[in-house]
Amino acid sequence: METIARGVNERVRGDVVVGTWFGAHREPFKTPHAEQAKGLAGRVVLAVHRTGKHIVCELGPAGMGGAASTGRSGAGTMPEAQWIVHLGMTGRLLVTTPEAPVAAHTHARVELKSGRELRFVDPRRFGRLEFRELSAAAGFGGPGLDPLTVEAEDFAKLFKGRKLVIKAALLNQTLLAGVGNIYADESLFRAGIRPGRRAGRLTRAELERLRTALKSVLEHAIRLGGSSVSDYVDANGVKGFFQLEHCVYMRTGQPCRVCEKPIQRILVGGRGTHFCTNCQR
DNA sequence: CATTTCACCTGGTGGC
DNA sequence: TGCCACCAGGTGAAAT
Repeated sequence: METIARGVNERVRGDVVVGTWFGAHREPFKTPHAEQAKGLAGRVVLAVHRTGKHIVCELGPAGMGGAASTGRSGAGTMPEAQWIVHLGMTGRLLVTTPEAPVAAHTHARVELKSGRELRFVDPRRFGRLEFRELSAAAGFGGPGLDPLTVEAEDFAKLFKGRKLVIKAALLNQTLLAGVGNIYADESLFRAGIRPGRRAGRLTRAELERLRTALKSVLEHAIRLGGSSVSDYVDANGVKGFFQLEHCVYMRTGQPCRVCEKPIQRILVGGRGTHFCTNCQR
């Protein structure tokens, strides 16, 4: 999500919405099509960033003349609204041109003044699109803390007294916002902690290992453009390379990169969970 | 409440 | 080749 948000930001910041198209499916939309279309119309895109797993497009007032090519039109302008994109499992947010062939399962197209077009493509339709006015209410942001910036004390506090297993706790977006299945497994491996351990029973030292492992694994993945497990691509349609660094995720039966014992796969909360029985305790 | 399970979707893969 | 079971970057409602 971080990789995608950065890529989209680079290519659409300062651009202006000149048209929208929404597909017929009801599912991918948290806000009705008509409301999104009306809300987006004519607005300037001030910036695009990530909050948790959501990609948030900050929107300025309609009728601001700039386009991406003119630079930072709208710089210094306060956001008035947000277009929020959640990609679910298979969603993509692509920057193309209006002429580019339209992929199957394209649910939304946002035409921009510069001649670019932002497209939301999502075969499984687990993704969601939302438009929010920012009148008086606070901006978008769930209760979960960001794993890249959370500090030791706050991190430890999240898990205190909790009976659920640590893997499930890591995936709970109301605790930490932004940790998905890949990075939950990879960070637990790097911290040497079994996914089935009760969150509340981890020692302070283990929690601190987990926090730093999570942070470094996410930072490393972002540097490599994310993990392209099957069809993941960034805004330019480019794959990431962190999947080459995976130690456990989707490596069931393959030798552990540290001790060579085969990687195990179990189910935790219905999610495939991968770990090394030797390196993780 | 906290925690667990399951439905929501389509598509790819591997076994028979 | 076809058919079928199973798996997949995630949530959020319903059940326990």
